[in-house]
Amino acid sequence: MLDINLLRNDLDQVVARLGARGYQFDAATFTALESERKTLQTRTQDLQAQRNASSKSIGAAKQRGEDVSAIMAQVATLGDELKANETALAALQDKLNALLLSIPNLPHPDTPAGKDDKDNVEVRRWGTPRAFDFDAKDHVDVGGPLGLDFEGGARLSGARFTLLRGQIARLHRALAQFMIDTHTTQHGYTETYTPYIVNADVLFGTGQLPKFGEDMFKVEKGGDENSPAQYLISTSEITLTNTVRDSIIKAEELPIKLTAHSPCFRSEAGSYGRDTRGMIRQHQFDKVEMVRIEHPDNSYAALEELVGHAEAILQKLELPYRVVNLCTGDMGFSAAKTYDLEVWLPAQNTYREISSCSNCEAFQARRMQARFRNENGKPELLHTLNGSGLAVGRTLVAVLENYQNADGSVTVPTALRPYMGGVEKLSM
RNA sequence: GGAAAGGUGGCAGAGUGGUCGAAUGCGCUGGACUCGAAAUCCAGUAUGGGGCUACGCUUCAUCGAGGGUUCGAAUCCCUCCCUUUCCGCCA
Repeated sequence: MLDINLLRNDLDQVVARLGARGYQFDAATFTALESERKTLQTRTQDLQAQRNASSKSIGAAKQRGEDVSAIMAQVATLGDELKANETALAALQDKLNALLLSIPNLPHPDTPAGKDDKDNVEVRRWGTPRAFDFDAKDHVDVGGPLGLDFEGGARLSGARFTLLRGQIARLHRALAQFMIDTHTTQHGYTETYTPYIVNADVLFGTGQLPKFGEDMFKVEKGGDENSPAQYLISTSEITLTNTVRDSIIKAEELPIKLTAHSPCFRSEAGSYGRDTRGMIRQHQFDKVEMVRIEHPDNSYAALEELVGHAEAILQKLELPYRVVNLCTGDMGFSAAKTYDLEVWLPAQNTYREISSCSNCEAFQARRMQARFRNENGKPELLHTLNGSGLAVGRTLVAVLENYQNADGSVTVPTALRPYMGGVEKLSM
């Protein structure tokens, strides 16, 4: 959520910056609602003040044993207008709030202007894609004989679900363990285990609601027709970031650095036909997530550090990748600045997204009322950051493709061997 | 699943229709005393909004959440959520 005062005082600038990310903000509607709000609120509060004052004097008079019928009659005339005003004001504020909640974050000045992923700017590359002396297969063909079972997943749950068996399942688990251990022991993050089902207001906090409900899986509690809607998390960014909702953190407790390994559930509405082959795009996938709760002065330094922590995983796995700075048009709703990490996939002969690291500045914090006490003792909004470190399913894909051998076996990256009981190679 | 008790400021804990945003204690901040500290004393100490002739004045809301009764609700009524204890069940 944007600061409403910024909209009040500098509307033109907001419209321009939102336009840069392809969002047409209806300034006229906002201005009209805002001026109506001001009139209504002033009048309502005025009436409330009158009522409060009268009620107080009724109490005082009664205690003195005086007759109160005159004041009572006077207050009675307020009632209808007050009630009408209160109702109208509440409706208007709901409207304004809904409008405010639907506006994406303002892009940071460093964010390159652009329309879609073609306008993203490459920042750096690491590693050299391996030269194969045989025809490199994709992960579906490499993994199939080793325990990657798409038919099995589909039989249980439909398209975009995968069943892992045997050594592939173990490799998948090894990857997650390796990632989370690296972040906790080398990067200073606190391991966290969170719920996978959350209440709607939590999703408002991180920005999935109200606009992106169709991307989520909704769940129902059995035996309770009237239970409020709950959702499966689409990333543990949701739960990790919301750990500080409705709170005021002591400045000396910052930064808070959290990591979690969790499944992520995404409906993938609107991506019909995209990445249908293999496990690139799944309804359920595992991810190790990093979240940082930061002092505003430090959040951009923290973003660079966070990207480095995600890169460290790829480097230890010796997987070639590049870092791109997302353009305004390609960034997520809550982000002010985002770096994507893209890993080399030989079969596709291209780099594919495997991590996304964003600084949301105060955008989520304002929605969550997540604050810290600043130098003047006043509550101030925190900055929140999140980054994948990494998407486990896609990392598995990258390992299978980059480490495949001509005989159909797959070499286990050195860093993973301690998590694989010393196994050096997956083979039939 | 059965039974009971609760949810009030950073914490503990009063308050059961009126001057209560809320006693008191602890904590915290500033000051006094002191060579310094402790003790003691004095003062201050919630959050989110709004208005303005704006570093201050003023106003509204908030006592788990949402409704309701009333001129007036922390206090009464309804619904929901959560916590604790006992029994049962369960991983």
